Amino acid sequence: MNILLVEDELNLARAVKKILEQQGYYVDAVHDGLSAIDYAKGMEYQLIILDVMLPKLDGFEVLRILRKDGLNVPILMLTARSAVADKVTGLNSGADDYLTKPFDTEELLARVGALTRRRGEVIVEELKYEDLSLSVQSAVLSCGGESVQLSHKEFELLKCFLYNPTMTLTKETLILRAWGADSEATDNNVEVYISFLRKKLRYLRSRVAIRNIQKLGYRLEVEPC
Amino acid sequence: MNILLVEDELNLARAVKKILEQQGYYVDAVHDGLSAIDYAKGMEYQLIILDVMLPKLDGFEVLRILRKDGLNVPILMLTARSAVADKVTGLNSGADDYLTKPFDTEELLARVGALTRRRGEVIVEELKYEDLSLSVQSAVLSCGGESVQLSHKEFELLKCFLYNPTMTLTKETLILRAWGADSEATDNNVEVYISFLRKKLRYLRSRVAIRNIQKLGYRLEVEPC
DNA sequence: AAAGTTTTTAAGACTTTTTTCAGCCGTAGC
DNA sequence: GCTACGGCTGAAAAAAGTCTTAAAAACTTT
Repeated sequence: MNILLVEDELNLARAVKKILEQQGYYVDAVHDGLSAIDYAKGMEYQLIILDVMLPKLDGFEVLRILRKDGLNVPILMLTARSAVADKVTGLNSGADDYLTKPFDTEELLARVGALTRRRGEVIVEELKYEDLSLSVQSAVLSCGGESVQLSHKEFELLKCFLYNPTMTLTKETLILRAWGADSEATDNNVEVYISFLRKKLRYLRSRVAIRNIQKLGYRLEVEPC
Repeated sequence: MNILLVEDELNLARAVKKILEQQGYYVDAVHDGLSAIDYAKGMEYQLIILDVMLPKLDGFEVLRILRKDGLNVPILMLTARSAVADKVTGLNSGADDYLTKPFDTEELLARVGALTRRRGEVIVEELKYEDLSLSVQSAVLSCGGESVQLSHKEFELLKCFLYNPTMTLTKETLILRAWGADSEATDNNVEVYISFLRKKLRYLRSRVAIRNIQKLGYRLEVEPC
């Protein structure tokens, strides 16, 4: 179970790292926002613990960038300020929980436990939107009684949409997320896969469709009944 | 939030512009020092991103002239050279920050964020004016309960108005902004698109209208209730 | 190594956006 | 009231962007 800890106060970072490691977690600790993003994108974490006050790029920025990129790792925000405003900002930007400093060991462990258990190996996570449900584990997409198996690329692509169901995603963004930064995939690759996905959505008779807005990108759209 | 991007490498300029626009900034890109000065003086920007190596007038010159003129917009200098000497020259002439090429997206956004936030404004995802609201993300224009999808050009054009809702914009300016500097668009192109936009505003029953002032240009106007 | 699957490439059909054009309308100046 | 110029708008033509399909290439599995 991997945790990314982003905290610039070195003493606190060291202490938290130690506590978590004692519980059997594998912990990477970084101390600024930019590194946080590098790490978060470079490897799979099951939880990110994110301080708000950070050099280079603050916690909210990091959060926003990661979510915008389609990463849905649980994120636990940490802050010295106990202001409610911060809490709201954090949760709105897609944080999963919020812990104010100072906190004690038990409390931290409780929160970490709650967030990591949530995606425990046994529980199947389902990404849902309208009548669709995508099993993150098996890449099976269901709607009503029917279901189909998605291929890996179809799965990656559809996840981008299901993570931010109201966003319009450019082909560029989709290439980045589904093919990776240094791929040579072209717009046509995206088009082909969108076509594959549409065929499956049609087969499932879902009310959700993928709509194209020329030059801008794709977005989910729900057909009226 | 308006940004002026001064960069002569067209590919880089295009890429950066796109990145910033995706974040919801409004970006004008110019490719030489003289135009940079024209633009900087002609409209309000909250940030200028300035390449050092430029045709006609180099970045330092531009910087010096603008500062001498009393412009105190934050300026982010960009350069291929990583020489410390440049950095010192830049900061001494009044640059606010300094980024060496090549840089990655995150780093650029972090710096831009830092410099634009400094003046307390938050990035707008929705451009609002009177009863209108335009989503910068999806190019959807709404008013009351209704909304319509704008095409790319309609979107570019309407943004010009919503960014400076009190200005009268000449056709020339609009061509520059929506079609780009080296396009062959005629006045009639603008007229046609204004007509498209008006049709959509009418459909939305907005109180905002686009008014023409002969020989001068177009301006937003709010109908009395 | 064969069979099956997934991914990439490519080409033509199709759709939407953009441009062009022509005729009409309205205001300003006579 | 007439003329001239700038502006408006609908429709057709052109261009750009997207969709779909089929076949080739790259992997996987057996």
